[in-house]
Amino acid sequence: MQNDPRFDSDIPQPDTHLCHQQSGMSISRVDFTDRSTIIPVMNTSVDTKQRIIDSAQELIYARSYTDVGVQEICNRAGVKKGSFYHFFPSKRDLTLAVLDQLEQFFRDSVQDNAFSSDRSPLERIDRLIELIYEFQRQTREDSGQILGCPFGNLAGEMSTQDEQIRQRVMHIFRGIEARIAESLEDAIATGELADINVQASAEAIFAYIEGIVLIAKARNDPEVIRKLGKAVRGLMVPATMVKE
Amino acid sequence: MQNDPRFDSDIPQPDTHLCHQQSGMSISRVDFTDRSTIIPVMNTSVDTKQRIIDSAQELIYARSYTDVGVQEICNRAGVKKGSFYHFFPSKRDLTLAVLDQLEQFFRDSVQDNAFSSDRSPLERIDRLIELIYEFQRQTREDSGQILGCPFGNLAGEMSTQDEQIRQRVMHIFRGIEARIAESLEDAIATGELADINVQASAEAIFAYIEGIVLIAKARNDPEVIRKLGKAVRGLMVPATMVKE
DNA sequence: CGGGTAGTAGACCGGTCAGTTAAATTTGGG
DNA sequence: CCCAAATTTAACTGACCGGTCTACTACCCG
Repeated sequence: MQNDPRFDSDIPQPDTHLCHQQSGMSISRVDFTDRSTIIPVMNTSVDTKQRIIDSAQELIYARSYTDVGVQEICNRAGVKKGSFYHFFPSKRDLTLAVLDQLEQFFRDSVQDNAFSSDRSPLERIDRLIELIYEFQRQTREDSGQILGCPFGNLAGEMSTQDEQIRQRVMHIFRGIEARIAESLEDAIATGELADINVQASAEAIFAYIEGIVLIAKARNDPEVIRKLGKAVRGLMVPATMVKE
Repeated sequence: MQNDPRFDSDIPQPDTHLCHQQSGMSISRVDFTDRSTIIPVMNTSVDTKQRIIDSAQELIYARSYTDVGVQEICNRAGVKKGSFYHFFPSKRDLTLAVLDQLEQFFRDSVQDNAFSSDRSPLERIDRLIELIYEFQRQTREDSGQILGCPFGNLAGEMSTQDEQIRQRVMHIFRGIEARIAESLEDAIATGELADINVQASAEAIFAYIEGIVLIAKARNDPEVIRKLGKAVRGLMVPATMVKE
């Protein structure tokens, strides 16, 4: 273990241990002028493929798909480029793997928390926005910047560039909309909500969330999410044009 | 004119004439596999600086800031790189000029149309969404793809990357919100709308628009804007917590 | 012990990146 | 017509791009 060649390579060793599942989204404070030292290299104890995914996830989320190179992902993961292309046929395929992991992370950390049944159906949507706010506030505190929605970022950058990535993101969007729709169904069932167009309302609510997160990123201010999030209940789409 | 060296260079000549002010946003049909021939080179009759701005605007809007290189912008404009750096100190400064032009374009073609006083204040907001829908539908028809909001795209990609660009986009956002806020004020004045929190409502409406345009881009379907746009009137934020 | 295989290393491919430099050319005013 | 300023040209820098290739190591199974 001591003579592991990785330990005396020229790659700086990690000063933080980032578990890919929980804290894999955190990065260090950003310095616009020197991006090479923004994010420390990772711990090398996790298996190589996972380290590559984690490295890519953090770098691409903090910057963008196009701005981050394969070489930089490898450096951060403490892996040589040959190994990278042993595990992934292309940068795009790596990104699809990153999207899988991010979707899982979002389900485990955000959705399962927000949509737990210890809240009334409509409170779950408020809770979803609160959790997103808290997440963005935390990354802003850690890195000095709001990084926005990792799916929305890729949708905006890559939808015109890579059809597979676009479809993967679209599919993730559908899944989130479906969870919101479930809550709306429940709200109608419990009488918390009048009869509405569930599908259209869920899509509108999700679009609004993506919008406020993007505005928050543009202003670099997480409070936008909290403030504008309060208006989300207005987005219920009536089932008919008849007003009661 | 015949012996203009540009006419026997290896740069393919334009087959369309793109005026920078009106039709400068249109591009040809996209082919994911061969991006070098997506967009034809421009007419060389306009002055160089303007051609560079137009070329950059179209390329960056269709793809992304990072993905488009200075060389490609120059090729499309029929200009050598040295000329580029005669007019612009950097790629970023060119992008700021592009943002200026896009803001002007949006004001002239969208805002001034939507917010004209021949409609009731609230209808102006519906009209704004209609115009955005129509614009996105048109680019989808022309290029095969929804390109989304040029400001939102740059906000998502560049907010963490370039502070000047982030602030420029944020300022443009503020301007649009202000126009929406004006309409809401008018709506209250004419009695079309009950008393609401104008500023918060304007911000919520704008965030929602950005959100639905982003979702439309992710689905590559302009109809999303039309469909979800109908729910925008629900986003008025009550002035107080008191319900009447 | 032999041999197959998963994983790793590092050089290498053609091409592009943003930006620089210096010289040549065009332009417009006196 | 001449000169100077504005503009354009083309070669160039050093770094980096995504991806390929071959050789080598480490480990597992028989």
